[in-house]
Amino acid sequence: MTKAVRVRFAPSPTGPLHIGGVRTALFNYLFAKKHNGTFILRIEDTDQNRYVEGAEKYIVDSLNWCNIPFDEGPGKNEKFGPYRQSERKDLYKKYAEQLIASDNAYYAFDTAESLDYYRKDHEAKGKTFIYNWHNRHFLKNSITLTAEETQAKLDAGDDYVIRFKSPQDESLHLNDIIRGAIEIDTNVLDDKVLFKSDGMPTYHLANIVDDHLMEITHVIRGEEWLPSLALHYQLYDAFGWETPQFAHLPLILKPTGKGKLSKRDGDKLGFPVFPMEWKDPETGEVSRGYKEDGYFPDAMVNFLAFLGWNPGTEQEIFTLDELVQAFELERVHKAGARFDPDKIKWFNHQYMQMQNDDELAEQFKKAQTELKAIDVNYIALVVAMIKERATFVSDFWDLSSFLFEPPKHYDEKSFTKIMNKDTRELMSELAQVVSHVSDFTVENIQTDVKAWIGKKEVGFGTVMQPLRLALVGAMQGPDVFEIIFMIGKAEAVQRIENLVQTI
RNA sequence: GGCCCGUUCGUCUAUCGGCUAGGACGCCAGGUUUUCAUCCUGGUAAGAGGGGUUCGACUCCCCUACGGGCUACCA
Repeated sequence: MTKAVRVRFAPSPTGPLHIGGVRTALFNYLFAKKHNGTFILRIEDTDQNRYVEGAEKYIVDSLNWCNIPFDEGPGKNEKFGPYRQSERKDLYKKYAEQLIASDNAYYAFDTAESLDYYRKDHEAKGKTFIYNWHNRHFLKNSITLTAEETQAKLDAGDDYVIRFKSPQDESLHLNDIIRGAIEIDTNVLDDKVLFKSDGMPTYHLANIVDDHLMEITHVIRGEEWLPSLALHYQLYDAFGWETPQFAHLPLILKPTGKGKLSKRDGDKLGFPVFPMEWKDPETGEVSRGYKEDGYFPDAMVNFLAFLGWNPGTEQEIFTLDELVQAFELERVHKAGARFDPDKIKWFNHQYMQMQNDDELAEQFKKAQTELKAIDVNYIALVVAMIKERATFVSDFWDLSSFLFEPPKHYDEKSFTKIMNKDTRELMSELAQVVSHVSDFTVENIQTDVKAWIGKKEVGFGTVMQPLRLALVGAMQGPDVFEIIFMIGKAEAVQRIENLVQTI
C-alpha cells in the first residue's frame, strides 16, 4: 500500500491571494481529491516584516468561495498543527542545529553591509559573488573562526545566521513530475541562509521541516520555486528524510506585454486579478475581485483549471467533480500561460446558462433597487427570458428593464428611421387590437396582431418595429409577443398609446 | 551577468516519429431571429531559426534566437 496523499498550499500572508495562487491551490486540491488525499493549508508567515493584516482571512475566504476548502489548516482538523509557521517558531532551531552537528550547516556572522560590499565589488569586476565554497573560507563564520571564537560570539549574543553548507563538485539529479529529470551542478549553488538572525527560519528550512512533519507526499507549487529545488533535495538528504515528489506549475503571464501577471495589469485592462475584493489596510486602496465583478466561482475554477492543464479531450466545461476525476499532473503544460480575460467571460456566460433561474432572480432582485417590490417569481420568468444573452447578473437590468417599467425615452436613431406618415394611425389601431385580445396568451396575441397586419396589407416591419420601440424604447430585446404577454395587456396598450402621443 | 525552465494559430491548447497539424476563445462572413443579443454553419490563422538522427520529424539530439523564472537574513 502506498502512502496516503497529502498536499499543501502554503501561501505567505503578505497580501491578497492572487489569481495565480488560486490556481496553485486548485491544482493541489484537485490532485488531493483525485487520490482521496488531504489538502492542507499552511500559512508561511516567517517574514514578520511583510505580514499584512487580514491576508490570512482573505486566503481562507477565497478558498471557500472557490469551493476548494482545505481539509487541514489553521483552526480545522489540527492533527499536525499548528499550521502557522510563526506559531511553530520554537521548532525550527533544533533542526538547524542538527544540521550544524552533522556538518551540513554553519554559523555565519557577516553583516548585511559587508556582504553587500562583496557583491558590489565582484560585480564591478564582472564576477559573481557566491557565498559558498568559493568564498566562505575568508568570510566571518564558524568555518573560518575557531570553535572557541564562535562560541564566544554566540555567548556574547552577536547576530548570526545559519547557512547550509553547499557541497563542491557534485552533480544533483532532481526530478519533477511535470518537467522530468533536471541536473544541477552544486558549484553554482550558494550557501543559503536557513535560519535568520531574528530567530526565525527562512522559507527553505521551515518548508522542508514542515513538509516532513506534516507528512506531505507531493509538493505542488509555482515555477518560481524551481531554482530552489536543488537546495530542498539536499536538505531532505541532510536530514535523512524521505523526499516528497515535486511538481512545478507554469506561471500565469500578462495578457499582453512581458512578464508575469500583476495587479497593475488588471487595473490597466479592466479585469480583476484577485478572487475577491481586497482593501489594502495601509493605503485603503480597493482592488476589485472576481466575486464582486459577478463571476461564478465554478466558472472561474473551470477557467483556471484550463490555464496550463487540459484533459486531452475536447470537453471544456467541467464541474469540480469532473475536474477531480480528469486531473493529472502529468498533463500540466510546461510553458507559462497568458491570462485571457475574454475566455473567462466566455466561461461565465456558459455557466450563466446552467444557473437556476430562481437563484438568479434572488440575486437580481437584491442587486437592483427598482425590483424591491416586484414578485420574485415574475423576476424568475424574466431571468429565464434574458439570461441567454447575459454574462453577468449585472447585465440583467439593461436587458430587461422594459419588462418592469416603461421605456424612459425612445432611441432617437431608431425612432427617425422607423417612423413614417402612417405609423401614428397604425399604432392607434394596434392599441385597440391588443386590447381586444381575449385569453391573453403569447399565441393569441401573435395570432391576432398578425391577422390584423395581414388585413391592413402593410409590411410586418412597418408595424413590428414601431411596436418594439413602443414597448422597449430601442430595437433590441426578446420576442415582441412575449414582451407583451409579460407586461400584460393594460401596460402594453398604455405603452403603444404613449408612443402615439410622441409622434 | 550567472543558473534553471520553456518555445504549435493573436490567446489557451491537442499531437507522446506517419499531419490534409485538431479543438476552444477572439476576429470575419453567412443563416436563424422581421430587432439586438444568443444560437447554428463556415472562414481566418500555427510547429522560432539552423544543423543533425531517421525511410519519415511539430514530435528525439545539438546550437542559436526569443520568452519566463531565480539570483535577499522575501516567500
